[in-house]
Amino acid sequence: MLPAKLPKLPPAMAPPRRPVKASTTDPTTNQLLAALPDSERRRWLPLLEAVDMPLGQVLYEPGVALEHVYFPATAIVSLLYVMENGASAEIAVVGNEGIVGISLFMGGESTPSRAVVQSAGRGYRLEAQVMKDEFNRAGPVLHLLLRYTQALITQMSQTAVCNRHHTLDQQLCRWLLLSLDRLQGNELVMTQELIANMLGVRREGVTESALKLQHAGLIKYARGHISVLDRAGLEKRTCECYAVVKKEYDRLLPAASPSPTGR
Amino acid sequence: MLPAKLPKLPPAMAPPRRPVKASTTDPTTNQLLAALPDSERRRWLPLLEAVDMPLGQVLYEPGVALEHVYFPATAIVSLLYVMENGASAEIAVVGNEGIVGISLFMGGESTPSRAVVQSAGRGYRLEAQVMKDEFNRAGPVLHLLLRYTQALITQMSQTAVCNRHHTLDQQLCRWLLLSLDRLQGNELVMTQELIANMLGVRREGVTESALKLQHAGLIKYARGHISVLDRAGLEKRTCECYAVVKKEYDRLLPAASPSPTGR
DNA sequence: AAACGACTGTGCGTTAGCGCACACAGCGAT
DNA sequence: ATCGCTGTGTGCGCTAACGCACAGTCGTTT
Repeated sequence: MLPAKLPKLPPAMAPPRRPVKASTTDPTTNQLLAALPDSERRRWLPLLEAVDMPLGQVLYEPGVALEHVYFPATAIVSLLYVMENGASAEIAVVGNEGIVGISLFMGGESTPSRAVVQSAGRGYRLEAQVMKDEFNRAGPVLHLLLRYTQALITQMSQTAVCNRHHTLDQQLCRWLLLSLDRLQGNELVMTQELIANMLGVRREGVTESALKLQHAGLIKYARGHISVLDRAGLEKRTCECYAVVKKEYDRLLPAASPSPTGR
Repeated sequence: MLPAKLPKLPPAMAPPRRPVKASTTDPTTNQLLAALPDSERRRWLPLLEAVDMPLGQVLYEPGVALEHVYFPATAIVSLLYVMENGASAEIAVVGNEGIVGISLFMGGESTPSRAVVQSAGRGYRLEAQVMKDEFNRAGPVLHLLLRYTQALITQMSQTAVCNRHHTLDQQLCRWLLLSLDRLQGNELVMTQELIANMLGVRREGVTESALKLQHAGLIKYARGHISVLDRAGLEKRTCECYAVVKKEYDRLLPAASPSPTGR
């Protein structure tokens, strides 16, 4: 909270630069791509580039114009703001239900926040100009992307509310659930240190809260691997924020709702 | 923070229903309207309805489809989320630089949040269907509104960050500055109770912080009237969040930046 | 002139989360 | 087999903000 403080972030997040080509997974693993009308999807397929998205990779930096938009397939991306003193806070999270780089079609080309791969995986990307051209056809793509953007706005708003009113315990549950919804399986590879950076809290605080969850038998973890044992239990402990966001994603993107586990 | 708690909100905010017709002020007091190309503005003028926006008026409720979008001229509107237990938090604020009701053209028709007039004044509104039709012409109006929306997103994101990391003192300064930018003059009509609801904190906390500012000679207030005496002083005390948001509005909406006082 | 209500000030004890310091455990590399 | 690093557990004093209770103060109403 003091101005002159130690940097909290990048403990070991040195980002490998250029994404590596990859070729497994199906583009329609991304629910936005899956929700495209056939004609659009056919046009897009040759333009999409499959990429690996390793942990810690930075997809865009504050104030820097985007070169691509990303459609995560199995990866998860955090939008986070890093303060002058190095402390950080997650604004929203994007997985296979969404797209990273909305400022491109919103018209700003950049944002004050940063996008970092929070959970390694694969995804697809589209060149900036191509994305803009597709968007400006003003057809179904535009409307789909704008609906997604509204869902994202809801998530951001709820993050603000949650940061204001809810306990770390509740927020951790919310965060785990949001991540879980964007993953296949029930294990996430994630150290408590990283979670702390996302939530904008102390690592020790996460340790404490996570211990409670573990003792309650809801999760199990060891050295950066967290298994969720009792999803319903997490939902019971979290605040209303999770449900609000989930419901809004389901409402706005019926075809593209996150979570393979479904509603 | 406990589930069963007393409602914090509506102390006396019972909203007068239908807005009253009014006829002073110029539509171009609203910077978005002012930024329209001539041809669009000429088309819009007969469609715009001037309305009074009294304190506490609710422009939309969570989950309810909008009937109009509003362009504040001299009023200020808060977008806020009210929790199940009655506690609340402001997500963003909209003044003469913006528009209330983005979910209409974003495609969701409603949001989980609520819009309340925070500072009485005048504004203009457009019928929902008209707004949608104009937006779907996919011309300059669309791009202008999307750029505004991105600015709004920045404000929401920064609210989340600010709620996480900054002290009440800093947040109060930020809030005063954001409000000031959206008003003419340097006085705002606003009780500490209301400010507390917006910031999602205790009224007593606001009293304390406001006292500090008053003792420092930055503001002066009495029974719901706050005069800002030293704007620069507030800027010195606030967190980086204010500047980040301001800069982003200026960047994205050069013609429609808030604050007659300028950048 | 009195009464009331809205607004602001103040003083508790309590608590969630912070910053710091350090101990320990598991895994990989030499 | 040992070193060393990364991750996790724990203790302790500190502070911002909370919830509650109540005392003034100013305007408006009757």
